[in-house]
Amino acid sequence: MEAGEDFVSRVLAVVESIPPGAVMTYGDVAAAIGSRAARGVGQVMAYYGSEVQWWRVVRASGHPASGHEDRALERYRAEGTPLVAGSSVRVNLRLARHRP
DNA sequence: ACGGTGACTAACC
DNA sequence: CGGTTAGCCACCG
Repeated sequence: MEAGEDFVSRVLAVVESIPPGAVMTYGDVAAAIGSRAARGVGQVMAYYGSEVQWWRVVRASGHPASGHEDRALERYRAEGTPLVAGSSVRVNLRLARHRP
């Protein structure tokens, strides 16, 4: 890990490394950069999310970012991300979870 | 340094 | 499955 890179840069780098059809939870992204700040990742995504593939970062429950479920669903259908059948949009983490 | 906030999580009821 | 509680940590004023 490069010292000197700030939290924001690391988070964005990890998110951009997630391949199509796969996802990572906020906690996973934090862990990938040697941190446990899931909420910190959320803060970064809320501000810089529009610059990256924000729909590939979901909650530990599989639900996409709050307030963006509708747009996330379009992306999942386009990428073929495995979802869980049900009334609400939920990614099947068992199949789609990306582990570097 | 300090306190409020949140695109979080796990544990419990 | 839904709601509550507590713990967590980076961001911002």
